Amino acid sequence: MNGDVTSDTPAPRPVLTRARIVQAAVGLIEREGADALSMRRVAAELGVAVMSLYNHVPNKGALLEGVAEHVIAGLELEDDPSEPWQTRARALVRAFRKVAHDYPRCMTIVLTHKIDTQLGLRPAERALALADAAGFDGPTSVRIMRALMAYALGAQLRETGVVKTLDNLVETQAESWAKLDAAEFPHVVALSEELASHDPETDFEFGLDLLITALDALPRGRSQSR
Amino acid sequence: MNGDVTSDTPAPRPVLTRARIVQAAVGLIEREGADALSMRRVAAELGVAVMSLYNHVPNKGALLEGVAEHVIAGLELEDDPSEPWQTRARALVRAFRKVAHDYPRCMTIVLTHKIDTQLGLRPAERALALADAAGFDGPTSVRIMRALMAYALGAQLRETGVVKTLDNLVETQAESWAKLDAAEFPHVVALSEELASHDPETDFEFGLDLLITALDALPRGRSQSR
DNA sequence: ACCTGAACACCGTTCAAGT
DNA sequence: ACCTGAACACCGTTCAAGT
Repeated sequence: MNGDVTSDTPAPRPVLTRARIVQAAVGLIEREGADALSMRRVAAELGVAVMSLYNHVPNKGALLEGVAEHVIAGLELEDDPSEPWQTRARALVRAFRKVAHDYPRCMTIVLTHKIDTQLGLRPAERALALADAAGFDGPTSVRIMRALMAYALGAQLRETGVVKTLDNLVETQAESWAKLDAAEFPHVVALSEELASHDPETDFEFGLDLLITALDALPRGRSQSR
Repeated sequence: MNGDVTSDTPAPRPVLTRARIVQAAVGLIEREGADALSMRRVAAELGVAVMSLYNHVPNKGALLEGVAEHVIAGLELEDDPSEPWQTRARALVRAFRKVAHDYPRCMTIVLTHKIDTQLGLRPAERALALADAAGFDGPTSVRIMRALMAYALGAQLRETGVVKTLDNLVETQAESWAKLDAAEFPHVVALSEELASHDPETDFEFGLDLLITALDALPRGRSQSR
């Protein structure tokens, strides 16, 4: 009858649990990078023997999937169906940007591991719902969802620097302009200043606007009511 | 005077070189997956001691960057500036899709490693060039490039299944429909058939069309003449 | 300049033993 | 049911030695 606190021994180490293991992993990754993640490090962090982890997680791969899942669970997907579908679509895509900002160093794991919880279906459901509300037919709605997802993921990949690939090095290597022959890369050289200046928010919204605008202009298969 | 074949000893093992090492790595990855890649495996593949690799590559990270570079080098970027810019833009984005198909299992490495060769600048230069030809001003051209890149990368991420995340599991888990409560995911359930049917080419072109169409409708800062 | 084997510190995971 | 230490096979990389 004394409630659920049945003992007052000083700070009894909390029980080991999959959730706690995943959280420790996420913390470690954000602090030291994905390469620093190892079963042994996680165990140490939790003050526990390595093999104890295997009581809650079958292997390292499963732990990584747990990390991906945890990040995706952080998507803030509140929605107001009474809003115009364009607004709802923007909110959805922006949610990805937000979460990528919250867990920058986990992104490479999120992008390379599947999520087999229903959690992973929430964004899909949301996108399909608003395409439906916009009056698109089924097959078109599916394609719209995929286009939005592609942009959401790709924009993050670019911005978070997960992909340091391609144009990003233009920014980070601004000092080595001299070595770029203007003959081979005339436009890159000419626009070096714009390329180096950073306004990721505007860049992101620009691309998002393009997509929404194009969707807006698309012929609808059905009436647009609801 | 006997040309460049100076000896006829039976197949003298070819010299070890960075290029050969990278190629072996790419082959190994495509055959057995990125997880199977190790310095030791690569060395074995080349019939060489592990430490020999370190004469041509400073460490594993550098080898992975070499792999990314090799894949990006495979982008087929032939271009005809006399074509309308829309056509050129489509060709550019499609080149990414092509290369992702050629090296599916290397993609996760390409997406997570920087490329500091000028090779990585070719797509950027191309995108900026065609935006210029379309009559857009500098800052807008840069944003257009970024939007195209984001879509090119994101679409690949989705399709290649690098991201098994999100809607992809809808397809792979079609058998578990029953377990999905239609209450929480009504649209996903209703469109399960469309979601499971695979036509990645059309999906890809749909999103690409959206972007090009939107760009077409955008006001130009300059005349459109070349 | 390039190759090599031995060694070191670190992995993920199996197994057998404990409670 | 959960925890643990020892052991195994495998890593990346340093070092000292060879040519």
